[in-house]
Amino acid sequence: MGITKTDLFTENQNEIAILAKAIAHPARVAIIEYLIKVNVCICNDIVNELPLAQPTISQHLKELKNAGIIKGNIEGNAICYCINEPVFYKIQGLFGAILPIQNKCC
Amino acid sequence: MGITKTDLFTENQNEIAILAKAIAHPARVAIIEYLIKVNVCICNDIVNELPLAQPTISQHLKELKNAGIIKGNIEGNAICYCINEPVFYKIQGLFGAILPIQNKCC
DNA sequence: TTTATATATTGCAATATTACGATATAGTTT
DNA sequence: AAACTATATCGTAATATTGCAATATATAAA
Repeated sequence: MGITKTDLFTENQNEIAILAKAIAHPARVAIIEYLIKVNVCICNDIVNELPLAQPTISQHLKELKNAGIIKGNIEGNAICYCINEPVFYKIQGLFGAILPIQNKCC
Repeated sequence: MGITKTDLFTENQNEIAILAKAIAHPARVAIIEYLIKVNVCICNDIVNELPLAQPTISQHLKELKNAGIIKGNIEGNAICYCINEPVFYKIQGLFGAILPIQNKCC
């Protein structure tokens, strides 16, 4: 199989999973961290920053963009990327919202 | 390939990625939410709660345990599962720590 | 308009993930 | 001990992910 049965879970559970999956690769974590550091940059800056080939970076950027975590605007012949703040705050909200635990199990 | 080049990234970046990957499946999100709700339960409760086969649940539990998000203690012939609080708080810390954004890009 | 720069897409190989039936293991009850 | 309950592991099929070379596309500069 290898196919996730998304229809068996709630929309919220799937949303959390999709956002988490977008972050579930060190290169994408690095991209996010870099974007936060420099605020705005073009794709080529990221290619120069990370030790991965340009098509690989492009692919990771696409996944981050699909998840809504970053956005990119055309600027001349380059593309200006930045964090998509609302979604980013949503992520922090999602993981924060799970919070109240009170288990005295093991 | 299909293999993540973890050696090219920092330990912190890899750690965030590993924790995010553990959450990157709706079934595992559902398990976490359930464990938070009931505090403590045995594996079979989760099998009854979720619409997936027992070996599939067992596999997801293993991944959550490997990531350190949950822990399980033998209790008779059953296994008592619960959230591993320190790691759980760490997750919230990690995603919270990325926070300060100030981009006026697009 | 040729050349250079920036990014995306395609195609492919290697590996990982998801899901589950069948089966193994181990404690519990009868 | 035999039967039952709870969980893990094995094996396998289907699909997804990762990474990159080659190539396409599109704007900019010369």
